Amino acid sequence: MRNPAELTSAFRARGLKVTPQRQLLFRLLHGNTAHPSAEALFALAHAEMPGISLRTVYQTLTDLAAMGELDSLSLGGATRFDPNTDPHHHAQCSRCGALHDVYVEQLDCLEVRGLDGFTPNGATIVFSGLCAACTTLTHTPVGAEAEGHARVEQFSTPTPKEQSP
Amino acid sequence: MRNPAELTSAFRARGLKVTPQRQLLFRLLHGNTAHPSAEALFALAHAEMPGISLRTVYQTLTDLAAMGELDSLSLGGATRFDPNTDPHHHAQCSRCGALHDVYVEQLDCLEVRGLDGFTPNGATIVFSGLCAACTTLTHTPVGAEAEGHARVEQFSTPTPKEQSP
DNA sequence: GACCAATCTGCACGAATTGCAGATTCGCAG
DNA sequence: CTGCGAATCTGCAATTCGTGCAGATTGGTC
Repeated sequence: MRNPAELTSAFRARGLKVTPQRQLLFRLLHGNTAHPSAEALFALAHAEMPGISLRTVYQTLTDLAAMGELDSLSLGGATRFDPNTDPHHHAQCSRCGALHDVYVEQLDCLEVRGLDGFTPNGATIVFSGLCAACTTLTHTPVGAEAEGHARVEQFSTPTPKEQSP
Repeated sequence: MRNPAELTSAFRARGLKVTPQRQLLFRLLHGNTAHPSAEALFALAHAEMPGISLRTVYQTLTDLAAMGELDSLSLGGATRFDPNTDPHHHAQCSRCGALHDVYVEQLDCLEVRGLDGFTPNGATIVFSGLCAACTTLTHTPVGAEAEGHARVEQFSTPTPKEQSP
């Protein structure tokens, strides 16, 4: 999403008002890579503005999402919001639930079967596994696979079996 | 998931009992490609067995999922269940919400950046767009892209922009 | 046929949102 | 700077989707 100043203009341009509550939320969201839930964001906001209402946080998040300044992610549990609106995907730690942005390339090399008639318009990829912190906590420390690229090996897709007898 | 008879054995083998309610649900789920929610399945079950409880449907779905006979999908709204446990992915109609199974191949050609330290263990892909029915309803009838393969063109991933000023 | 654990059903409870209504406040016009 | 009306804010009720519980039943083995 854009920075607080730009959002201020964008809101006014839409006839929406810019309140202290919204400015605070703009600031808390901008550059936030934690993919907070409404409750989590409320906790942050409440620390700085004790009077703010959870309802207001929900409202503002909804507004921002409607303006395309925020992506919302429904991954089970509370909806999480992502100020990063560049085309990207996510990796979620199955142990601690943390979400990380990942950038997937060569998407057009995928072969998709079974769409018959379905007109795709976008795709969302969510990797699940263990985040760096949980990996070291759970197993013996890992060292390889440092920076740069990584490939997804498993999960090739075999021919579908018949399902109804 | 396996057929009702096999599930019956599997349940008994686990010390779980096979009740009429469960048998009905086994039957309603087997070969079901509608990806029903608990409520939807309950509606089907209730039609045949008016006394069945929604609580029992939830319970049985949970059991089946725990046994790996069912995949559960959290895509916003109610959790939906998929008796197809082959490795596959989904396409969801953004208009009517219908879910379809799709088979994605060449997954290992994807390049993923930004994992730093995250150890992926699986990936879930959800295509969104319009299903065949909604496509014809919304636009002028489409004809091409009949059977076989299809490629996802859009949504290549550019270099991530910096986000914090 | 009996017995005991596993179930079933109905209901209360909990989490995550959304709907409402009255009190406030932003932002433009004078 | 003041006024006004629409947009907001806040608190609370209401909803949706599940889960926890407890008492009445029932499956499956001896």
